[in-house]
Amino acid sequence: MKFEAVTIKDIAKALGLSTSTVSRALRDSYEISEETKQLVLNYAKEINYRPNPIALSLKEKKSRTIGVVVSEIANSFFSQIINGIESIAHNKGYNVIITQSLESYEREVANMQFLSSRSIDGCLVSVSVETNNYDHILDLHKRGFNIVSFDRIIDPIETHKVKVDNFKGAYDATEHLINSGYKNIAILVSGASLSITKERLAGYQKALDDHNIPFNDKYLKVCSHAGMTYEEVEQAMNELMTMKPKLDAVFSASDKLTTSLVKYCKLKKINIPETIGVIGFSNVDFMELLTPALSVVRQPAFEMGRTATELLLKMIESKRPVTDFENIILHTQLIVRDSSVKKK
Amino acid sequence: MKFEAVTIKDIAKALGLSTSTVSRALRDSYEISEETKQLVLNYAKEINYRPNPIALSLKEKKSRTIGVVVSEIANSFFSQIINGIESIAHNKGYNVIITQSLESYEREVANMQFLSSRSIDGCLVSVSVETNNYDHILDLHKRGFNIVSFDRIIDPIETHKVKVDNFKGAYDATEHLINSGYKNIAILVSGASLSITKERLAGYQKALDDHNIPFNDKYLKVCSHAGMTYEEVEQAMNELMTMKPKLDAVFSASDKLTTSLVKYCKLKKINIPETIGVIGFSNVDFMELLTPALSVVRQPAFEMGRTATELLLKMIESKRPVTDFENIILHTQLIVRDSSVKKK
DNA sequence: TTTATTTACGCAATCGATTTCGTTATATTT
DNA sequence: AAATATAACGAAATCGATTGCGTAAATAAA
Repeated sequence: MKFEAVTIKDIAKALGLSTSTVSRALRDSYEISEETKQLVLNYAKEINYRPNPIALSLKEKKSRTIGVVVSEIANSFFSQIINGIESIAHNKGYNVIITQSLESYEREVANMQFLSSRSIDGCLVSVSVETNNYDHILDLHKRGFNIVSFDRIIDPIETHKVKVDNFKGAYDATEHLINSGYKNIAILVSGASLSITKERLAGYQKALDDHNIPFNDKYLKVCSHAGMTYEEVEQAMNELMTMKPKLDAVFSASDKLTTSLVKYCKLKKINIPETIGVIGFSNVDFMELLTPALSVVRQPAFEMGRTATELLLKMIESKRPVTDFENIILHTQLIVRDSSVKKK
Repeated sequence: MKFEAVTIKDIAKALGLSTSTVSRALRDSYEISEETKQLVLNYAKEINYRPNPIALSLKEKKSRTIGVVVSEIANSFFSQIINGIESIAHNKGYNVIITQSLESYEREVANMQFLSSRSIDGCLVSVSVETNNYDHILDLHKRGFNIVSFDRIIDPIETHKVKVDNFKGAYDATEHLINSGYKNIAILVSGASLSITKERLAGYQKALDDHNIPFNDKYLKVCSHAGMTYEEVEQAMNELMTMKPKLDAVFSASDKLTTSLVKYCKLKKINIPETIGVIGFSNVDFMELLTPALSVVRQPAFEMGRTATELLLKMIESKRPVTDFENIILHTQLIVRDSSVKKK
């Protein structure tokens, strides 16, 4: 490619000035006379001059680029988050580099490596389901890398964190099932090392406990690949469906799992909400169009992306090292539709 | 942020060499002795030296970054495309900057502006529905900017193009409806200036024609905002439903429209496939889970992203100006499910 | 032994923009 | 009129890496 951009040198040469003067004129320095400023400004506009961001980056040691690590781009929850991230970042003149781990620890490490070698100013991270060693992130963090942990939180890291109230989201969903008359409520969760799994499981257990329903670990199925394949959920459900006493409801604790759960019920022709009641974490808008319309716990994904990005940029642009970290907890929304309410 | 990276200068100082020697040693130059090379290489590995990509970019006038302009990230079709783009780009060490126009011409222009000012090496573009003036793209292209047009093609641009066989996709869908016994088939399309709209409409018309069904333009509804709001589709459908003779099927010619169409039928309790048959372009995996399961025309989105990116990178890395442009046409897939087949 | 050639390296320019430190006029103050 | 201040600009260093050119030392050829 050739695309030769106009540089400050071109302006200087054309106007018989030095590059210093041109630079200062463009930045409205007090050292430059009004006439010269106008001269430069007009000419710059005329030839459509744009400062080279790469040269600026080199000088300022800032790339105005942030990285994002998520498990999957083509997933409603994360694409809504990315939407929120971009809305803030572009607005403030930052680029966003998005990477996906596809729930693979190895790919996540490679992505962090890739990002750190691309001189980004900071990074937003939601870990993969396989990740239970955070060294690839903590090492960078120790070396001064700006990191914000969101959604699937990195517990030991000392930085800003943004997530939803997973405990309450799960509690609400479970309690709703109980109030709808379900008693044998199974739960489908992602890998046990994820923060969201622990918190949502705890919320589920507390809700059972508060309603005097004993927790039965036979009703708990852990999908260690976070439901990346349908088969994983299929197998979990096959096992669940044979449990005795027979389960009468399922709470799926993540977007991906909910999608597969719905597919399972459809394929197996399981009657919802009669045979089993269903509710799950999901940000897929489509869930309302199913028959029966699916009850969901919805997360403010767009807002999560925005908030995490705002915190990251604040950290990046802070003069002194940030030591006071925020731990933001957004609210989930329980949307009751048909899949979790028995017909009268 | 402080994150001070190791530079070539640090290595030079530590080993008592010049930066030139270190640079050449790292690049395995024949001018450097084997011992020195080993010395440098070992030390570089020890302190985890990574070349600063920004400095390299400045020197080589390449940023190893490509831009993407799509209408909406949180849309299955485009997020699958992005997936394909990233899979190729990251593999070859390129960054990807994604922007979305949300179907606004103004935002698209701003995005192109943003990208061109970020010294990217090239750009993948699918235009917004509002776009019928391509100057913001053609101007950059004339100045040597590498651009690949995909999906919603920019007709006048002379460069690589990647799309699907929209004509055939639409033809197949329409013919399938006809073969299923539907006669009064309406079509829902996005803005008339989009290449995909023209091609899909043509396919629809040809299928009608081939089966001796006259084209009735009352059955054609153009959604000039590409279905960005549900209300737009709602209004179009409200109008369609009052037409006489009464329509008995709808073909929706884009992903977004299909989604809203499904919602409309659900809300209005329109019986599918009895009252009206439905088929539409869609890459939402979820469509099979609806009741009735939705028949769709599916596009190879991931492959489209990959192919477009491969062509762009080939163009970027080509020594001489590329003059021989490819016009790739991928195949759509007709997936017949329940929404377009009358029960017996 | 003198000259020619290699080997192995350093100096300095370069990419584009910013910024420190001078420097030259002109203006102001004694 | 001499001294000082100010306004307006330029030269050069800087960011990190690459590379053309120059050169000292070692080796080979004459």
